[in-house]
Amino acid sequence: MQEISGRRSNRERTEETRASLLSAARTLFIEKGYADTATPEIVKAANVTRGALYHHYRDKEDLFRAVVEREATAVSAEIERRAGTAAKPLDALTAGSKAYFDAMAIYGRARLLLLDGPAVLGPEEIARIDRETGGGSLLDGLAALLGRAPDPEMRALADLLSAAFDRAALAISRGAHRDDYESAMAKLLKTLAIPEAR
Amino acid sequence: MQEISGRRSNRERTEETRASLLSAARTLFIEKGYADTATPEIVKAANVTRGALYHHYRDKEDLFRAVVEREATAVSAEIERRAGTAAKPLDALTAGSKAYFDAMAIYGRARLLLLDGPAVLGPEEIARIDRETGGGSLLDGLAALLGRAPDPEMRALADLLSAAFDRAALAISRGAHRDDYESAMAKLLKTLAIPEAR
DNA sequence: CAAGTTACATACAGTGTGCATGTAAAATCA
DNA sequence: TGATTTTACATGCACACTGTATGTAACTTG
Repeated sequence: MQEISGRRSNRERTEETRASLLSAARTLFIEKGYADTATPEIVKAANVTRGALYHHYRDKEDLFRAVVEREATAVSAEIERRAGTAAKPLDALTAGSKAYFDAMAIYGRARLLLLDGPAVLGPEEIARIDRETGGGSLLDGLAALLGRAPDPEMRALADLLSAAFDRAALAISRGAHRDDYESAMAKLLKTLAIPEAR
Repeated sequence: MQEISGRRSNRERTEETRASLLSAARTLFIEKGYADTATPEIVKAANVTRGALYHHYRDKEDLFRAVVEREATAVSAEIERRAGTAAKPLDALTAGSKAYFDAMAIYGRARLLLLDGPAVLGPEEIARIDRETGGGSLLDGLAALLGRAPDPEMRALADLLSAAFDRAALAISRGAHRDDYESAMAKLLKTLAIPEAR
C-alpha cells in the first residue's frame, strides 16, 4: 500500500533527498560555478535543509563530486552505446567521437567535467572517475587503429587526444563552430592511421 | 617595522609592495590552490596588511589574475626566444615545443595556468591572456608547416594541439614521464606535416 | 513494542571576504 | 617653503558561508 505523502521508507527518503540535492546542485554549479554556489542556496532550491545535505554528503565538495560522477557516467555510457558496435577501428573512433560530442553538448557538462571538475577535485580524481566510468575506450580504439598493443607512449598519445577532445567540447560549448572542431579532430585521428606516421 | 630604507618614493613603495604580494600569493596559490588560500595568509607571508592588498588589487581574484599573467608572460617569452630563430617550420615547432615544456616545468606553473586559472578566471579570460602575451605562435607555426593560410579549421586544429600541449605539461608536472609525452606530441606534429594527411 | 538506528532540523563557532573609515607619507601647487 | 591634495596604506566591521554539535522525529529491528 503506497501512501501519497504519509509513510516513506528510509530508502525512499534517502533517494528522494539525494536526487533533489543532486538536481539542484547540478543546476547551480552549472549556472554560477562551484565557488559562487553556496550551500544555503542549494538546499533552498532542493527544498531540504543544510542538515540533510551534510547528512548525505561529507561536505560541499563531496556533493560536487557526486554531481560530476553522474555526468561522467552518462557521457561514457553514451559513448559505449554508440561506439561499441562498430567493426573497423576508425569507424569505432569516429562513432565514439560523435557520441562524445553529442553527450558533451548537454548544457553545463563541459563546465562541470572540464572546468570546475579538474580544479575542484584535482586532475587525478577526474582521471579516476574517467577510468571507473568506462575510460580507456579511447586507448582501446587507438590500439586497434595502430594495430599494436598499448605502450607508455601510446598511452600518452591517447591522453593527448583525450585532451584535444575535451578542448573541442569546451570550445563548442562556448559557441565555437562544432563542424570546425569536429573535422579538425577527425583529421587528427585520420592522420594517425596513416602508416607513414610511424 | 619596515625600516630598511628611510625614504621611498610612492613608485618604489608600490613596486615593492606589489612584488611582495605577487611573490607570496604565487607561492601560496601554487601550494594550496586558489580556493584554499586566504588573503590574511597571503599578506602575512608578504609582510603587508590586507589594506595594502585591497589598495593595489580589486579583490582576491584580481591578485590571482596578476600572478597568472606574469607566469603566462614568462612562458611565451621563453617560447618566442627559442622558436623565433628556426628556419624550417617543423624545426620551429620542435624548438617551440621544447621551450614550452621547459617553461612549464617551473614548479607550480601547470597548476596556475592550466588548472586554477581556467576555473577561476574563465576560459576566455585565459585565452585573452594567452593572446596578449604572444599567443598565436602555434597557429603561425602550423600555417607554415601546412603551407597555407589559416582558416577556421586550422584555427581549431591549433587550439586542439594547444590543448594537447597543455595536457602534456600538466601530466609531466604530475610525475608522468616527459619523454613519453614529448615524443607523442612530436609524433602528432610530424604526422600533420605528411602531405597524405590531407 | 521496546531499543536502536537513520534521517534529518536547528543552533552555533570559526573563518574569510570586501568595504568603510582613519592616518601618515609623498606629490603638487601657490 | 608652507599649504593642499593625493597616494599608500592600516584598522575595524558587517555580512556570508562552511562545517559541526546537538536535538528530535521517523523508520527499522529483535
